[in-house]
Amino acid sequence: MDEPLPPLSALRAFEAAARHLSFTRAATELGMTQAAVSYQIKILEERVGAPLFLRLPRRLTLTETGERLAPGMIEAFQLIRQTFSASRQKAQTVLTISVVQSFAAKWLVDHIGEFQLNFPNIAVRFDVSQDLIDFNRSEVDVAIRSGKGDWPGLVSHLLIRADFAPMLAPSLAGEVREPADLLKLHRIGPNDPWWHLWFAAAGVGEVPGQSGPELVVDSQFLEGNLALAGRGVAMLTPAFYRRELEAGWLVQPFPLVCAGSFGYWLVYPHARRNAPQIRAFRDWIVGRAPAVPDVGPNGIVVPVTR
Amino acid sequence: MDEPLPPLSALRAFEAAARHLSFTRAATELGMTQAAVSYQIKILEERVGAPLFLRLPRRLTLTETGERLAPGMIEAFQLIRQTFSASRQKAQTVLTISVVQSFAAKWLVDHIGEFQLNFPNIAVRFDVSQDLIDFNRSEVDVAIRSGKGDWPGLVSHLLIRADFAPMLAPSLAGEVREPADLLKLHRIGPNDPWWHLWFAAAGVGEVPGQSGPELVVDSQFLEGNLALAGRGVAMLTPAFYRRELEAGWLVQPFPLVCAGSFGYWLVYPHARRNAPQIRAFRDWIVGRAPAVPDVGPNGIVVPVTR
DNA sequence: ATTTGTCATAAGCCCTCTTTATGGGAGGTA
DNA sequence: TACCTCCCATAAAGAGGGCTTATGACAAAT
Repeated sequence: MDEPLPPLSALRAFEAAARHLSFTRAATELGMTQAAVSYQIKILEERVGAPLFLRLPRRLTLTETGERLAPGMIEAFQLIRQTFSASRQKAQTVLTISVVQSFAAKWLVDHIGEFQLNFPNIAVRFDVSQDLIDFNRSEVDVAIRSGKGDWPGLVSHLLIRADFAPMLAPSLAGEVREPADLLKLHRIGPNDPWWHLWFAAAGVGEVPGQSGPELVVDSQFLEGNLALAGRGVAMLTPAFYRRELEAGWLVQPFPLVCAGSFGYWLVYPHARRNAPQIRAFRDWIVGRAPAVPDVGPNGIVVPVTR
Repeated sequence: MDEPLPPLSALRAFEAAARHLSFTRAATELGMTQAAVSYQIKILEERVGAPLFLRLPRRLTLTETGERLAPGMIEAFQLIRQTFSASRQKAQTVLTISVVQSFAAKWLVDHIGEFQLNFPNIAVRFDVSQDLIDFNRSEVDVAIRSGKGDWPGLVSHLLIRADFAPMLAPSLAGEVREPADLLKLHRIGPNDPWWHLWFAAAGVGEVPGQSGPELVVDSQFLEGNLALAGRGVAMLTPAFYRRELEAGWLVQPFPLVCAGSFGYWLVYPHARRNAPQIRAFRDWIVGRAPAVPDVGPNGIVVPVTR
């Protein structure tokens, strides 16, 4: 390890020239001119302290020294080429997605199959977590996170805007005639600012506070489950609960949907924007997930400024 | 072979960094700054399409991709280092000398042993031939040739000036009292211009031509042998026949020695002037062979212009 | 004798790589 | 908590290596 390495570009030229026994052909292979190869070989010969080739009239021969050097170099470069291309191919066939629970459970599970059908040679690996991971410290390729799309150094694509409307189990929906009726029910995630915003948009002035356990972690997913279980009314994103609504497991009693000020974003490091598996996933999901979700036949979307 | 190689300097940086798991230490080993290593790794990561290291707080870890790349690269670079240093060491331990017969037989055999004692790890290989070899087309390191030292592209050191004087076997020397007596004997190499020059210096005007077989190849060596065999008188370089003269096998009847207009030179390509085995041989032989030879107690050297 | 194939050399320019300088993040420590 | 230190990232700027173009030489092939 103490010996300084010889000039590598010279070795590359030598390796090619030794295989072809021709500077001209080596140059062609390396995509450079014959003069450049000649120059590099000269450099190397000076470093080695002996000629590496015999320049015979119309052909090139390795000297003894060259003969001693060539096999090792050819092997070494072959190893480099193999290792490199193998690792690159492998790197392209695995896509690790860090994603928040709600999006994973409510959207991705229904659609990821299509991606995998379209790209059968890309293996998808999920990493479900709540925090915005640090791409420097994990082996995640892309992440799907909720927020406003203002992450420095990352490319962001809005997938679904986080609109919201109250939903509840059908067993609780009987008493609900007008928005104010919701206040009689247990509110899931009572401290969520969405309640204030939605009631304001619905014309209900007073929203009394409500005591109870606070849920902070990924509200959507857990709150949706509680609502499904009939534990109260929750403020959910319709696009995520399309299936439950259609099946009648959940009821959205009022068509009023507030436009969320944040959304779910696909993000990845700018430096890796051209990695094949990232391109494939981005192109697919951006075309697949409408940024402004279809709220259904009875949706009324009201923009809300927070 | 079709895949273009990745940037080699980036690989070199990666290889060192992968061994040390530290950009800083890798930089130290490579004799550059930490910033340069960081830059190179970044380049490589873009080429590969995936991060190679995880930048954890106070330590560095290889990613899966890096882990896949590292062993091959370390092995390849080790092979390069080994092959290179081995070939260079071997190249330095063999010295091939192309030399003319006369110098080889008459001077080198008596002295080369000393060189080999002084440099026991340099293996000497001789290539005895008459023509001035083309260093581009043979694996000769240095050559010893007769001439005037005016070879373009080559470094020349005068080893021994080709002085000359007539010599003959003692059996023939009885009749010889004055230079003109030599004309009665058979002259070996009769067309050699040295005859005219020497007789002119000796004050003998007429030198009649002489018929007989012509000898052209390396005159010194063959002519000396013929003279030793008592076949006539030859024009020889005293420095080459010191031993024969001292032993009485040859006689130099007159102290008059003409200074030759050419000599024996050590030559080698300028580009290789610093190759260790060439330096060693040059330094030794230049100090060993006096360019203007000692002509002995009874030598009178007369400069001759051709 | 001319053409062709191959390598060497000179001159010049550009781009890569390096260094310098600086900042940020997270442990370790008082 | 505050500070210090270790380590990597980044920006800017400079230098030099390495490439290209152009030309020449040499010898074999035509």
